[in-house]
Amino acid sequence: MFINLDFESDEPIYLQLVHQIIEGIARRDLRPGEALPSVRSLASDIGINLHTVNKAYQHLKQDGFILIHRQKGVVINPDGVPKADASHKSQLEKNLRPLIAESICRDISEEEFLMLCKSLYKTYQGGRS
Amino acid sequence: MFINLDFESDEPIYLQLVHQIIEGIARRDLRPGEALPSVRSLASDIGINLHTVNKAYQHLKQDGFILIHRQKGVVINPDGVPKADASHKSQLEKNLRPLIAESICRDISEEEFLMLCKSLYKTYQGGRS
Amino acid sequence: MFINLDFESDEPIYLQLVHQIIEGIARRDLRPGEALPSVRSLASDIGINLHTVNKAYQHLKQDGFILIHRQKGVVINPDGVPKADASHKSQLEKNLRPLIAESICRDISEEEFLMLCKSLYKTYQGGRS
Amino acid sequence: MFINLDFESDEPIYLQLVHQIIEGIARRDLRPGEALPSVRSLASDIGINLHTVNKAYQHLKQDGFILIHRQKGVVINPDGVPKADASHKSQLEKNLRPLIAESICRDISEEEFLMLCKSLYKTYQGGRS
DNA sequence: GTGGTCTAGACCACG
DNA sequence: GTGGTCTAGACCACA
Repeated sequence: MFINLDFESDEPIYLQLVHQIIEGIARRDLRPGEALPSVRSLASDIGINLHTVNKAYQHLKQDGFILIHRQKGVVINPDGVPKADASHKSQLEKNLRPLIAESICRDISEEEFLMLCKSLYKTYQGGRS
Repeated sequence: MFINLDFESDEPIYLQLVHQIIEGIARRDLRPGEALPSVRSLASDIGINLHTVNKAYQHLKQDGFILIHRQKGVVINPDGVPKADASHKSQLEKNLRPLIAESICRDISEEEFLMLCKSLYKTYQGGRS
Repeated sequence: MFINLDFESDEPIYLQLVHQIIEGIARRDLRPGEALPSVRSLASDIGINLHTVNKAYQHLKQDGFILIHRQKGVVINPDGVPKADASHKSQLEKNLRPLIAESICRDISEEEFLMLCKSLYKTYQGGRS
Repeated sequence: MFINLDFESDEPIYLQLVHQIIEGIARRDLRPGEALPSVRSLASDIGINLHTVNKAYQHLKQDGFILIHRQKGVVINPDGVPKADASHKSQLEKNLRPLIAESICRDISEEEFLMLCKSLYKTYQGGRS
């Protein structure tokens, strides 16, 4: 588990954690059923408060990425992450919209934008789909 | 100018304003040199605080989307928006990364993702770039 | 707003809060669109920590009972609470099951149980449905 | 005895055990005087800690569902479960109250709720009371 | 040991 | 003023 936080960022720490764990899952670095560190150990590892880690975990649990197993502790959802439904897709579009609008204003061509997306997809899918 | 705010969104109002104005520029609905309403009038039009509109305008000015003249008022940057440089692009990648990671986890294929991007590009470029 | 907490109960305070607010909504004591007290004021009113109130509010928000309006603060969901779907109903059954099993063991007849439910329904629906 | 635990549930394992044994008694699957497995054997059977089984048994004993003899081992109370008294009934009401309040908010009609209760009663009373 | 709850006090972003 | 975030330290229930 490589967690790299930027304490200067305006992105809250717990969200950075959430995103990095999701990226770990996407990269298949974290496999379904795999255990995550306990809130306390992860917190002390990366030098933040356990409540901050807990908040990240609760978010991930809420979104189906992980679950709290009473014996194994925190584990990546063994059934895989729930597929995107309509609301996820509209959320995705909502998030994408301002990025694309600004890209257009700044003269980033559709081709360049798509290439960037493709290369990011590749980043995660080195380890098969 | 059609401004549509969602007061129940997680996205701060001033950022919603910023994004919608940028989208207006991308859509060429707002043309370089075109005037924007004054802080006061826009604020009262959409029923929000002066400070909020001002904050949005300051952000847009900071990023080169608009100019604020003491006399002429607020106008869309007549020289167009500064092109993306390396830092913009790395910022774009940073924003895109978690969206793509989550999409992969949720089984949104690269094809589907790219189609979404393309359709958004089309949304803005009905009026040619 | 009448909040009555039992600090001796084994039910967590934030859950007692959640339940009492839901009961307030069911009783139509709290109407859609109506504002709830801020976390700080409610917390000091009932003598608990603001984080505890916040946790209750976050739960209620998550479940669609309330929403955080950027101008009005915390308000009862003006569109009403989302209707029960299959998962809510199976959750309800799961919660009901042990209550009914124990009632059977303790010789509470089906008639008596149903009467209790009916009287509780009446408790809430004095103010029309 | 069919014990089915969900280690990912919010409900503590010992309580799941308690509830399932109570359901077994309600269903008359477990008859008064019938023996239950020893703490050790049940624990190893379902792969949980001794303490957890013990805690469940202590709860059941406390509530009069079972007796724990030093020699005969654990048996379902041969005299049947003590009938509900006023405190049990007020407890039942207290548990039912939030379920009904939420049901009302979520537009589950009294009829639908009562039907659910009836069908649950039937589930247990296939073997007559 | 784990996660869950609660408290207390701090700073910041927002409007 | 609001809610959001983060910290710190405490106790308890669970396994």
